Amino acid sequence: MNLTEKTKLLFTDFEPELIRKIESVGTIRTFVADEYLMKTGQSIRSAVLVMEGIIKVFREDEEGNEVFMYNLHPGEACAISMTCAARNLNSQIMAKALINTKVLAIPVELMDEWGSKYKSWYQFVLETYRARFEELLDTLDQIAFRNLDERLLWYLKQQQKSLQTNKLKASFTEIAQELNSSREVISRLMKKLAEKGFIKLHKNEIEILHINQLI
Amino acid sequence: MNLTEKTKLLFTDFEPELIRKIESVGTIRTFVADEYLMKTGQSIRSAVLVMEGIIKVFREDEEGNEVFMYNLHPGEACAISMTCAARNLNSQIMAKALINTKVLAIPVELMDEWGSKYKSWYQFVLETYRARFEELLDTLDQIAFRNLDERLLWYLKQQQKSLQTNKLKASFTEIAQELNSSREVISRLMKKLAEKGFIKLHKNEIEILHINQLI
DNA sequence: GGACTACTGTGATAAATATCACGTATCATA
DNA sequence: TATGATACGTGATATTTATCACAGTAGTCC
Repeated sequence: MNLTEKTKLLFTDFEPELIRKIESVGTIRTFVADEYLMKTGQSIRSAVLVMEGIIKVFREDEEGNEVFMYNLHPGEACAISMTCAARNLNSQIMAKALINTKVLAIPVELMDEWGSKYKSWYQFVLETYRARFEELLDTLDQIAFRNLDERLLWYLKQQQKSLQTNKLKASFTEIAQELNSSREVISRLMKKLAEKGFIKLHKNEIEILHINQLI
Repeated sequence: MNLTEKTKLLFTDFEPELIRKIESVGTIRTFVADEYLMKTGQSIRSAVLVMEGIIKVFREDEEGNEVFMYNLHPGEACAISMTCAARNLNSQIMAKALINTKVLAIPVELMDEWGSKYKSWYQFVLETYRARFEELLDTLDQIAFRNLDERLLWYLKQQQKSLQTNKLKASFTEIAQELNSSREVISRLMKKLAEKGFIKLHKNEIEILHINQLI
């Protein structure tokens, strides 16, 4: 399947001329699992649309602490890259491929032109911002109002949804990092969640029960 | 000063035709201090541009707990009202006038049309989203990475900047609410901050020292 | 098999924050 | 002047989370 076909499938609202344009100026960039797409402070030179895979977007502070923000999936785009790009600003976030990932990169310089020229692009940019904003609000809620056990469950469910599986491979150390907590604490909370029947712990694997009970 | 003049002053990038359009369809709405502009769940019927005053935007959970997100000032706009409005979605946030406030309300239905018709409007909407997103990231940082004493200081400095004064009137109870903490804790932290020389506590007033040391 | 590494479990303790139960000061006003 | 209402201070205690120290259990590699 070529680029045009894929784009049509994922971004169904794009008008034909925009698709042609994308075909001519967009470039596909490939990232392997765990590879960084973007780090804090880096300058952004292109808008990023996800074609395949999953991108984890998170925030990091000066001491290297992290908090998970949200995952991006095929058909979605990084809001930050769409306007920071247009103003030549630096990234305020980190982005990392969760699995092998392909993105469509559109050069910064076109953002302005496309916004006024293609209505479907304009709509897409706005919808992207709206959706990311909403997800960020959800994340904020979790951190502001929930205890760590609930946040952990929320995180697991996010991963379940993103990866489309209820068997997660992440180590406790990794999860602790994403929630800005520590391994020991996660270990104890996992035990509790397992006791309460929310999850089942296997060797190198966390099974999420109650699949339909998505948040 | 009439609406057109004010609009021109605050939104300097708006093209003349857009200003005329605003004059003909926009309505000024006035809110007194502490009045709600918007509550969670309410449907949004207009995009909101701030003309005068300050609007506090915050998040509330089911139990009535709050977290402060950011303040909006003259020349700024509520990002959420610009696209939720366009899609007839409900508000996910609370907005309250901090002092007497005037906003310019633009009917939802025009958002789409204006976006393609007026380049300056398109730019404004994008910039609004970008700016709010950035502020929200800052808030997220505070909650995720900072202890309450630092968050408190951050909050005080936000208020200082918004209200353009280093003498704040807020009660400890109010502040506790905005940070999703409790009065007693704020009381103790205030004492500590005063001991450390960051603030000075007066009767019914918190004086912020080190004015130039803005975050 | 032994050394090494990555991951997990757990007790002890500390730090940050929340909650409870008071007491006190100030101010408005009936 | 008495009565509330509102704001603030503080000790005692509980809860949540972090940190430290150490132990155990695979799996890998030589």
